[in-house]
Amino acid sequence: MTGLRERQKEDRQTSIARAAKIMFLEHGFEKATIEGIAQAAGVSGVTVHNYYGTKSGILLALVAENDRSLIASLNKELSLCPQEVTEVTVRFAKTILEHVLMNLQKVIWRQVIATVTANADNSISKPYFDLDQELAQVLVLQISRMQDAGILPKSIVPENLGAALFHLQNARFIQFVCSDELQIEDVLRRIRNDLEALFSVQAAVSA
Amino acid sequence: MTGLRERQKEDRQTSIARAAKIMFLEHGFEKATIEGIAQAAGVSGVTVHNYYGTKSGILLALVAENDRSLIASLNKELSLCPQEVTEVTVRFAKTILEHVLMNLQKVIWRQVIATVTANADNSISKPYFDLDQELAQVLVLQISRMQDAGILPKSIVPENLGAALFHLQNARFIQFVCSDELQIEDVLRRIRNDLEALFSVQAAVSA
DNA sequence: TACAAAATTTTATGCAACTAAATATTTCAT
DNA sequence: ATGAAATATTTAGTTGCATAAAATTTTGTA
Repeated sequence: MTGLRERQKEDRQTSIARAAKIMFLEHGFEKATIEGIAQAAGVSGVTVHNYYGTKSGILLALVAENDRSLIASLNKELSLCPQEVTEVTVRFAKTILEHVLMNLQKVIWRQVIATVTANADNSISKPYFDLDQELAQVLVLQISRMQDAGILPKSIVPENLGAALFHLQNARFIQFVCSDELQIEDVLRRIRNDLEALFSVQAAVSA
Repeated sequence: MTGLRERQKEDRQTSIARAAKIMFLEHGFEKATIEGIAQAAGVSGVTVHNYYGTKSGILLALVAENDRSLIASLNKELSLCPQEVTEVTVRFAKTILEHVLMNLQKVIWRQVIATVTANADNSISKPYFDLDQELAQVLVLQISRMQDAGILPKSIVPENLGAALFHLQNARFIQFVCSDELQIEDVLRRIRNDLEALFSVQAAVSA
């Protein structure tokens, strides 16, 4: 089943993706034209359309490519240290932030978030939301482990705490991407502050 | 200083905004054309450009219009009940969610978030980020009050807890806007779960 | 009242994403 | 090996956002 056609198709697909990534990094998302990408990849503009649908589609495809490796990095990084909630969350965030900057610039990531949001109902965004789901699940798993290790009370529902931590981290991630000045360390410090403040509320609730 | 020209300018501006809102609500953001809006407002397409710059600009202008009233609603709603952190946050979220749905549909709000994110470095988005800042400040103020009332320990930095709660709420807000199914009550329930889980971590941290 | 300056609206045009019809290539059955 | 079916690519065309140059209108002053 690996005929000439299939191989050519795959070749084209990767060469388009490669050309697109270079174009996006070099000229930015908006300035980059489909025609330019097509030319760099040695195909016609319509061919690009046929493969990826829209300009945003190309971008999301680039992102999706690296999803698997991110999940792998996270599990590897977190499996080592079933320590404390704050530390786990910070490491979680750090891994994501570094992974993100390694592949694309902030400006491009803004376009990714924008596209996903604008097409939230469209199937084009599904992989991205699925990834979020999986990422949150990584935290849930860690929390369960910490409960087993007696670090966290069993009364906590792992799914709830995992979701809460993930969303907080995600909010800070978006803030990071949207600001040219913010550095990774700044974000991590803020997450620490967030958690420290939240965890200190306890006294009042028990009253 | 209130010459004919200025009055006409204002008239045009409001009639364009009015026409745009109707168009967006009726046909959605992408389907609505600047030319169509211009026609409905009785002006030329370029006039719309001259007033609002871009299509996204019109949308953000519509949103900005309602900012003041939101802040007012929030302060009114929250000044009544300096009660408990969870309840304050939930009321905060509820007020925002209701306000948001009152003005535009979810689909349109997705475009708002997308535009703001994509143009985060551009001045076009500044009012939106400023609003976020102000909203967080509302929470900070409430937290200070709760500290004064002895409901919250003085050891907490109000800015930190306020920022954390705001970001959590904001993450859930975005999730709400991005999902056609989610209802306001669903979101509020989730925020309650988030906070309950987070506040229960305390035991481990103090160890 | 008329005229020059300032500001604003419109006519005309460019540019890029996306679509549809047509052309070319590969595959598979006989 | 050959021709028909399936699939892919390209040429040609449409639409709509955005801009630059031209025409119109208002303002303030003599």
